[in-house]
Amino acid sequence: MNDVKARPEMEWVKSGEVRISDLAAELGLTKGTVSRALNGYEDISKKTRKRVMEAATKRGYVPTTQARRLAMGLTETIGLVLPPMPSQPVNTFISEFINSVSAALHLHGYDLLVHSANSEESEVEPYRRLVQSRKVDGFIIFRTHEKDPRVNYLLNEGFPFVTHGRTARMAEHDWFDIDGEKAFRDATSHLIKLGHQRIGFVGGGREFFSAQLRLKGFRAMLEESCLEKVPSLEQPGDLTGQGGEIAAQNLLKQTRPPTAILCANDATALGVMKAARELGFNIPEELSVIGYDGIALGAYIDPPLTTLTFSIEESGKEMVNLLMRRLKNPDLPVISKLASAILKLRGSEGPPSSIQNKYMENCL
Amino acid sequence: MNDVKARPEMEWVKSGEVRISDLAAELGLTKGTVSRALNGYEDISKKTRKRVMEAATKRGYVPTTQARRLAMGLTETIGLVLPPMPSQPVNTFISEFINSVSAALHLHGYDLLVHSANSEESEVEPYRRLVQSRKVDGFIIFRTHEKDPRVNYLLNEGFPFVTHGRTARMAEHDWFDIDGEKAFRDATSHLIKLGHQRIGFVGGGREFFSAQLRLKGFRAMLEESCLEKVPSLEQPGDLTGQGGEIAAQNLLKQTRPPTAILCANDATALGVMKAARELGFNIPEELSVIGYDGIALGAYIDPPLTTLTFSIEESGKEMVNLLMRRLKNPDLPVISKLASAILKLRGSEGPPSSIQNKYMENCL
DNA sequence: AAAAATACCGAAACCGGTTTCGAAATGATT
DNA sequence: AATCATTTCGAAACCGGTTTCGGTATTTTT
Repeated sequence: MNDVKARPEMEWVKSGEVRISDLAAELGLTKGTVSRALNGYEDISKKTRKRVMEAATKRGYVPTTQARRLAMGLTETIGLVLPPMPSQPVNTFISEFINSVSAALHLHGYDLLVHSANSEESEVEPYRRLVQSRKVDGFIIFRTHEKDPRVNYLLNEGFPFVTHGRTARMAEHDWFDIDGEKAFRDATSHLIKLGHQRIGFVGGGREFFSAQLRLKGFRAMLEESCLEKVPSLEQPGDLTGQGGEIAAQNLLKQTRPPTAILCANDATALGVMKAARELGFNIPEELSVIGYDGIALGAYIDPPLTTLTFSIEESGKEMVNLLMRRLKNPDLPVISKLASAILKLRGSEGPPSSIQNKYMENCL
Repeated sequence: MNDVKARPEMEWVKSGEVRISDLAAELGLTKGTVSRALNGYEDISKKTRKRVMEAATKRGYVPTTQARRLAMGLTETIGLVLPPMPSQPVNTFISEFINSVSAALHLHGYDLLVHSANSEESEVEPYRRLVQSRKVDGFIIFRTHEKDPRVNYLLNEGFPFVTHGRTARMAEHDWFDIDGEKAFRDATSHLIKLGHQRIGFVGGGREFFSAQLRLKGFRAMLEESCLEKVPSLEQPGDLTGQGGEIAAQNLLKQTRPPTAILCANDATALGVMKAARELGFNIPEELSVIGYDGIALGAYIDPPLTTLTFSIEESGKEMVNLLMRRLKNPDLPVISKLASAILKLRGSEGPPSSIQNKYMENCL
């Protein structure tokens, strides 16, 4: 019951029944004047402004959004199109991201329009519709592909947007990203320092740019450490638990299975762990597993999943900042921001049971 | 690159540069006529309608949403306010729910406005703002409380909404819910039939009505089976993993610990399993655990988590249906829909190690 | 005190659609 | 052929704001 009658003196005010013309009539002014008074124009005397503001709060006047937006020619709304969901979504990234983006937008007076993608139609179709019907002023895009049709469309259209993740055309648009390459260098390095020499890698879908960068980081660190690159130790995945299971089977059934597996995300890592259990590998004694995403659940499984984690809240805020800047001035040069993931050790990794070779700091 | 140039003949069309007045001028008609032609009014000849429609598609005309909405006096937008997020969100319900609601709304030509709640301000404040600024035509509310201030506010305001979950005033508003009472009766019954006699229960926050109903179902089945109700076996929780850990410690450190624990949700169950492991209880041999939510991750842990699951997609669809009906005719009697959860056996439950008493079908 | 500058507000156009009303054109009726 | 009914469209109001422009009233300047 709290709050409903928080303003007893306003009980008679049915929300939104007061229009600016009502206010104007009541005050003996024109609606233009009232509007300017409310919006802080300088050509309104302090006295009338005070009268207007008081009447406005007293009557509970709140401008009708649709009318304001039509008059001002903007929607004050940002679009977010959800990618088609996997049937078994495993991480909470999306809801956290939506939450933080929405909160950040609100500080700027913007609303968030969430649209779901219909998997039957083309990926850009939702964007096209939202642009054409002028429902949004800009977009927030995530899970970018290297060649991203959404990015192509919006760039072509000259429509404002920011991506979470890089693309082949990242020089032409604002973006925010986590440095997945560095993250996987770090994780790989950590495993090598623990003594691992045969390290498996389960990637994400080839279509995601980020997955490629993670693989790149993995390879770079292998090379830097003079470990030979074994093609059979690099398995494709699809960012799902099931993909992880399959990949792990391919890895662990080899005659010389890896002693550690690096996974493109936590869902994959969970699938890997499940397959490993079923094949009789003890984690972390016989197999180290590291994921990426930092899902909270990872802390509750046995052993707790070591993972690369980053702040989703920060991601949301930064992206909104980039987008707001762009909306205020479309002609500014493109900028980007690269944040880093940190390796959160929780227990699913350790030294290999049989240390095959001592790790050597300087190879050759 | 696909799709961007999917309509080569329209390349010159910059999205949304065609207004209805342009179209009217081009056709030698007034914008009123064009509008009626496009909207299927009967007082337009087939010939002109055809001309108008062709010109519209040719020029890529799409009405400006804001203008249409202002003229028609509706927003075609539904609001969804995210509850304050736990610091460690564990389930994907929200993103799946948003996805399905958004998709369902889209079929009706409605948009979804997602707003995040600021934990510092009152729970109803976001709703009040959205109502007053007329940004939405209705709300979708979830995670209801028994005495829900949001529901009170909207009922008082006469503003359309549907809830996911019941409230004390459920006779006055449309709602959709999962029959948590029955679900927990089923789960409890399942455990009793397996031979369990001491069953623990870890609840959700007292503020959530659903948590109370789940507890009710648990108690009802105990009573029906003539098992005594042991207060110390009912522990409060908070729907988080951490809450589950604490509750499990309270349960398992008792002199006669339960042989099974029923949890208000999966996150809690994971916490319970973690605590049980740490206290040396084998699952399911020495302790059965059952959760609620059906999170995908549950299938990947060891042992896989038995849980009560339901279709989030169906929930979203049903709620949208209820809300659309309400919007079309505000005076219809309130209706509700109760769906059921099903017990998904995955392996975290089994017969107790020492069967204390044979289960008896008819008690006394 | 007259002229010029300034402060303040009204009038009206505008944003881009929808919808009502009435009139002209067409067709049907007798 | 005159009358009435229909079909079809134009004109204009309207939704609820914002913003430009110009005209008084008031001050300031000389």
